[in-house]
Amino acid sequence: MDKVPTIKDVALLAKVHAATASRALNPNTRDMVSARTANRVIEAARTLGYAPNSAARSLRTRTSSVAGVIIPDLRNPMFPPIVRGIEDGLREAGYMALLGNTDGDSERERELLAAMRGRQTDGFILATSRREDPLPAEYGGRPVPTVLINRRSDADLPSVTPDNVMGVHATVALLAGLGHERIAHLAGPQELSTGWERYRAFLDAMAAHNLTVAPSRVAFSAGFTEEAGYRAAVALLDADTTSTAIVAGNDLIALGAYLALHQRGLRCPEDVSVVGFNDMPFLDRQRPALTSVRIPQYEIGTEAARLLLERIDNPTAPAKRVVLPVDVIQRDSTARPR
Amino acid sequence: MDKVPTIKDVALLAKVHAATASRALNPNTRDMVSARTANRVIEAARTLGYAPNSAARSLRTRTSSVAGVIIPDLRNPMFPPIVRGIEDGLREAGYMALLGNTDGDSERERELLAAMRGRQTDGFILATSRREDPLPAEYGGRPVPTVLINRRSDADLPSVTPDNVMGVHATVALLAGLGHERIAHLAGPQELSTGWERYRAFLDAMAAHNLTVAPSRVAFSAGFTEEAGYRAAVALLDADTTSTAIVAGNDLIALGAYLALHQRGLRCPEDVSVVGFNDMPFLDRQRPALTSVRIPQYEIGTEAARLLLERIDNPTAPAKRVVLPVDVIQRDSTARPR
DNA sequence: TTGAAAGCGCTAACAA
DNA sequence: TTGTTAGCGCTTTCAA
Repeated sequence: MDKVPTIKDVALLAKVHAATASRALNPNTRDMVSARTANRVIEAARTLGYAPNSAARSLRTRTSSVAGVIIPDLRNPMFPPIVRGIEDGLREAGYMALLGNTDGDSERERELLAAMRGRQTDGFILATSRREDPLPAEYGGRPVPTVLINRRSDADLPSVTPDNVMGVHATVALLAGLGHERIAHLAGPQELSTGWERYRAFLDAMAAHNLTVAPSRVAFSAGFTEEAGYRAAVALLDADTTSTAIVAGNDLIALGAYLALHQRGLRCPEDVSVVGFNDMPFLDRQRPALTSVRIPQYEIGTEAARLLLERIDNPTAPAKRVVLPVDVIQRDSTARPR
Repeated sequence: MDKVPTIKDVALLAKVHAATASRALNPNTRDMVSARTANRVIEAARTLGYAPNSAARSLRTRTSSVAGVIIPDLRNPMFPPIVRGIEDGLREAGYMALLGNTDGDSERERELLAAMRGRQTDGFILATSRREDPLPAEYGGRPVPTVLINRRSDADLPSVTPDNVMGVHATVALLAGLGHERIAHLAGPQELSTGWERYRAFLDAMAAHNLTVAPSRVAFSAGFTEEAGYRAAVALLDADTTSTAIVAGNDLIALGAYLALHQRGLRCPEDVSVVGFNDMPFLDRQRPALTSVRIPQYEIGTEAARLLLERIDNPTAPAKRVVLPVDVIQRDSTARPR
């Protein structure tokens, strides 16, 4: 046999019509076929090493068992565990993931969505949405099953996010408990839900502790990167030299703050405590080991896969918004103020 | 228009036959069509927002412009930059990547290969091959274009690897130059080409420096993980307490060695120098910052994509073995012996 | 329960 | 240069 076997070959060997073979091979239609012929067909398929041609199946059924996963950049340590979780979650349902990176470029995102849709992708998991995105969630008049992760948009779409509000409240509570009163915030980009939610939560948490937030104690980072975080931290330290603690929008921003503090001759945690968010890998090896909010990255992935499969199954069900619990991991970057 | 447009719709609008529209839309056949009609077709496609149905195209052409990428685990910090490089390299040719993780399980790998082939994958990039793998590189009697990365197998397949030999030679030269003579090796798994090549290179480099390798100064790690590296390092320190330097099979093994040294009350680099391999992210933040061999991870990805595309284009061309240059990055984990 | 027939959308061989 | 025709492999009516 030097040719890939088709369903016709299987049918021939099992002495049935191709249509019957199809019914026997497909679990959903198997009970339209007598058990005896079903077994004969399955046996024939096995001996031939038959594997269905998914292009033909896709063409016919307009489904592909492939999901598109679009993220900003796989090299951001946030994403590998999430993507791994997605892959594992999809696998159980026989789905596979097509991966694409946008580098935050929405033009690129549009291209990727188009290219993936052309490949009959059954649905999308997007980690790239902006807060006010016009949702790209339909195609040819039909909604395309879509789940947002990490970030949310205004659109009424299912999402899986870490509990940003609780996370920030917990960090502020930790710092306040240590005796800090002049707490600064290095906020992430406000057009992203993560940056925005954490900033709002910071204001709220400070108020809850009866602490005031001087405008000079908030700086906005242009991105969730160490580089942008460094620049924001420099701006913060230029505007205000009295803060004893910094709540950073994420870990990379916090690491940028480490740099800026070091340059000013300020020590962490002796002079300034710093807290990150996400608890990305190897934070425990930083100097000092960074206190951060651990988010269940792998579970974000598996949960997103689950939601997407649900959505594919029933595209009009109400959009669930799953919020996963977080923990503060206390390390060496937080201490009492002097 | 509440229906996805097909090539017939485009043809209708451009007042040509579907076959002509197909020829006009496909760059390879465009010159079979007059420039005027080609433009008319392209214009029509744009106004309709036409995107070709790739299932239909795949069914017809038996190609998919999709490559399968199979790695052990995306959460290993080695892989994100490589996968990103693959993605970028494939994209230029209009290809996309289906991603799969095996956790080193070859049964799982077999399943993944089968599932991806069923999806008409045009080729594979594998980071999972064992040294003596029976190559899974044909299907239905035809060879499936395959490129190995990072690791190689005995099979005659194209591969992209870092220069393990030069890398190890450079680390041994560095240590010898610092005055070390009793240099130990924490070797990676010998069934993987990376572990094996680095071990052979270590023996060779030691000989080149007229240094002897006592058997008690080599321990084999069961895996390229921090955990396995720790266990191997414990075994090493049990067998030999006179080494002044350790060449580790990769960075994670080196980090495992950090742990073991610390437990024994040995300081790095004062008591024992340590060198890693791969220069994974954030090594500069370890305590002490780890000296390592930097490998061009992103380029491994882009180069693998290039090789795969070449191979798809011409499956019978001789298998190139690309070896990419490496650098030793000297940090704080290496010093003169006392 | 099974078979016959049609067709998903595209492209390649052949004809004009 | 363009149109006609056929068929890739599968699933799904419809009929028997």
